[in-house]
Amino acid sequence: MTTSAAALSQSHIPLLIRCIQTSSSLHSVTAAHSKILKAGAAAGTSTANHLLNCYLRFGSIVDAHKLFDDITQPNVVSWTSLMAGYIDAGRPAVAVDLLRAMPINGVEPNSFTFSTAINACSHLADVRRGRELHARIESLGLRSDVVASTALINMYGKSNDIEAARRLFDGMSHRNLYTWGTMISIYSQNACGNEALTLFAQFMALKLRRPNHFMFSSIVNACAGLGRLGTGRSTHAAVFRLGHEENDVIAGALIDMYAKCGSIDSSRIVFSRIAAPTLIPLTSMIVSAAKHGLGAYALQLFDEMLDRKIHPNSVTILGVLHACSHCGLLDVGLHFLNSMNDDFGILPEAKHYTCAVDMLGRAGRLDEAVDLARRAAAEASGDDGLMLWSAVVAAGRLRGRLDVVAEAAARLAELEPRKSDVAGAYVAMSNAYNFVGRWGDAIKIRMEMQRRGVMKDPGCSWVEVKGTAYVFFAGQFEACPRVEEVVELLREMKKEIGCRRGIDGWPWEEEDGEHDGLGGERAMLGVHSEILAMAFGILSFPKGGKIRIMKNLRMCGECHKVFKVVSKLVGREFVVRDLNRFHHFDGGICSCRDYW
DNA sequence: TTAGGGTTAG
Repeated sequence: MTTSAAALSQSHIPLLIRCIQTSSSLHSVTAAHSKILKAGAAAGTSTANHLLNCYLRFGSIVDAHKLFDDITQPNVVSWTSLMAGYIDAGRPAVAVDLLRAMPINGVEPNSFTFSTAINACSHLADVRRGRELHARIESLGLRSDVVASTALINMYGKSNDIEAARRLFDGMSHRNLYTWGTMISIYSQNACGNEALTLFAQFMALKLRRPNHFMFSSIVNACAGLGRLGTGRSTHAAVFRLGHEENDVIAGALIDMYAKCGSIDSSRIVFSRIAAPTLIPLTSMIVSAAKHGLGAYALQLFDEMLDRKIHPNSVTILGVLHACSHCGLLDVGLHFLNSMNDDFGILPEAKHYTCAVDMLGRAGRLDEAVDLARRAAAEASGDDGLMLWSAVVAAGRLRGRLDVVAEAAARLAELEPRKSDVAGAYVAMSNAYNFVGRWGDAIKIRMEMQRRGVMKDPGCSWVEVKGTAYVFFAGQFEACPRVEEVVELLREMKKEIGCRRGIDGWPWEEEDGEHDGLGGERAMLGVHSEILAMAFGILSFPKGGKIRIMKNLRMCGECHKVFKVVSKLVGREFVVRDLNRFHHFDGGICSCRDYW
């Protein structure tokens, strides 16, 4: 900064402001502030607002509030900026208080203020107050205001009311880039990937403006959720063309997308192109490596991260635990759990305990697993509790411990999961009761599900061919693409693999979910969805290429066996993503080494 | 001058 205090006059201020807006340190903001004060020029509200926002850009809410107090006549921008600053500082309740204080101080809120206040409500998960603000916006005639409406869309989206968000979106006469981006991100974050892709396509067709990095991040995320590798790759190409690849968040999202689509090699390529990876791409790479069973690589990355003095967050630690879990590094994992607070100042949360419970359970140390779950239970309400006790159910079932499963079922019954996970809790409970022989209780649960209209997601698998996703459901042959060829191929293969390899038939299920294993003609009708997808994949992909299959549930042990045998029989490589992790089948073996 | 984005166990 070259402007001297002595020479500073009103005419220099815009230049000074421009200077500090591009500066990279809080110190230069403070220096500019004191120069302006010395020159006696800080009286202007507009100048003060610029400074205020510079302080906020560096996260200094204390300096910002001090400056705000010194402004003789703070205007609506001053108030709104301060509100936004408090939200960023993790204190959204203060933002709501400021909104109330504005009229008392003679300043009326505008649409940006409402937008910020609504954002505060989203952070506070205070839908009631959000609705009140919605009503106020309507009564003030701001209904068609794009800024206020976009904030409302975001609030409804964050509270999982996607329909309300979409109704507002559809009712708007004018939409800007924020509006489109917000609606697309709501779809993407609520596991509505197809809707996100459709809306993005509509936006592109309008040819109004180029998509920004926010939109790309949502779209990459949608591809990850759907396991759409082809669409993910073409989105990556667009990201590259428009120069967004360097963005940390986008890089992290791309690493995650490739991993979730079964191409960990592509994740590693994206990661290797980053000169000095920061927390976000590093965490994404660690989590992705763990998901693919590359435990040693995940731990190596973590060490490199610490060497570079990059501080991990709770997700990074979870990735590390997950890596230990899938590689059987039980003691290393437990060490991380016990020392994460001392070493990194991160308190273990329910998700960390759940991972450790799962790890202990699979290693056969069931009593320790249950003990840990009991200790963690206080912090695991709602969905967290569902995860925790479902892990205990799985561990108990694996070891045939009825007492453990019964306790977990009772704990599940006490939970109040969010609406979206009610089905999961019911299914976990009903499975647990079935396992311990309390069929009456299991039936009661199923009846309660029916009475409340809770639907269990049907098991399905899908395969992407040339940008189109082909979906397969167990027992729904009428919906199966290339059905005749698929059936014919399965028949032929069944003859080949036969009982010699320990496979009685294709894994299948009847309405009540019981396995038969006879593999007769009737069984073909209920064959598991990944088996149909496997046959379709063999028919649709050229020899030599990997066949990637996505599944919305966990793979059963029988299907796992089938994939191993078939990979050797037909000489093809299969990558199957189930709810839990990836399985790479090649030459008769699986990357998980049958430990998952 | 004021608005949003990524990674999370089953």
